[in-house]
Amino acid sequence: MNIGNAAERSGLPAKTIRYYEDIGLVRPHRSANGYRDFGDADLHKLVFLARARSLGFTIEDCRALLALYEDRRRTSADVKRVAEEHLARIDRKLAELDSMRQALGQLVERCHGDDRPECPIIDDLAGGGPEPGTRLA
Amino acid sequence: MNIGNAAERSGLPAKTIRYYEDIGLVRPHRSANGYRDFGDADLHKLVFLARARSLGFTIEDCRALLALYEDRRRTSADVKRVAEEHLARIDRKLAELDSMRQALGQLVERCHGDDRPECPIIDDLAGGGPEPGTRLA
DNA sequence: CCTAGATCTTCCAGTGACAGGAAGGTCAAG
DNA sequence: CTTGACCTTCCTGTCACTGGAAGATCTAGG
Repeated sequence: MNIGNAAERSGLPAKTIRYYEDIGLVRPHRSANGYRDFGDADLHKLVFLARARSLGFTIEDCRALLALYEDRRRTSADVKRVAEEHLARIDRKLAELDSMRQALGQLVERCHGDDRPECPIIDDLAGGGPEPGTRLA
Repeated sequence: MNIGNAAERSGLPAKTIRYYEDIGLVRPHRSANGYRDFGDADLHKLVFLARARSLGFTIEDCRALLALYEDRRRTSADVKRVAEEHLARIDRKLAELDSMRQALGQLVERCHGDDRPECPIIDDLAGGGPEPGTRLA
């Protein structure tokens, strides 16, 4: 099947599929006219990639996971290790975002959001120091 | 002060400070020898930027916030709007990451992580379909 | 047979926010 | 006078694409 069809069925943009070929994640055949020709195995890989990417795995993770996917002698421990490392990354990112959310949320709550210039958000960003726009007297 | 000093005091790498000058966020003077020379106002801006970036604001947000920081006639409503938009972005990202965490966490829980090839993680990624490495009979 | 439009191809550039490193100028200490 | 720390600019690479140009090919309709 052509790339447009493969894109539709896998849910990946054609551009992305070409990119995945560029970096060696899929290797579709070529038809006589030079068009890419995706077989069932290629399509499975694309679906696999789409799902893995939607779970936030990096491209290199995907490469490793695809290799495990195709390795009859893989162990589930190998797969689990990759997934757990990713899970740890996700947890770190969640913690970071959550702490941002906390800090920013408090600032936003404390800001009146009116037509006056006084603003706890700006004050926090400025490190509590004097602002250039603040007349002290 | 020189860039190394400014870096130390602001907590930003010198590379980053040069980048911020490139894109017009700070405009330090130059000494006779061509070295950047950061004044107090420049340093305040760098601290401001470091804090804003640590809260996850984009560079363009930072540009807007810096402009508000320096505008005596700003309103806190202007600042709050920028912050609230960012807060919404954070919340979207948190929701996305959380759903990834949920899905991946369940898969990891269900994976035995032993020396056998059967793996619910791979099965999920493959869309529940047959894997190339699976002998059906 | 011809044409219009959809689809395909390759290649180049840009994104965000820097980081790494090369090549070279400057400065302070001994 | 030399060593080493610091500064300068410039170029490349990161990650995972996305957009667009220029051109080939296919398909349907007249």
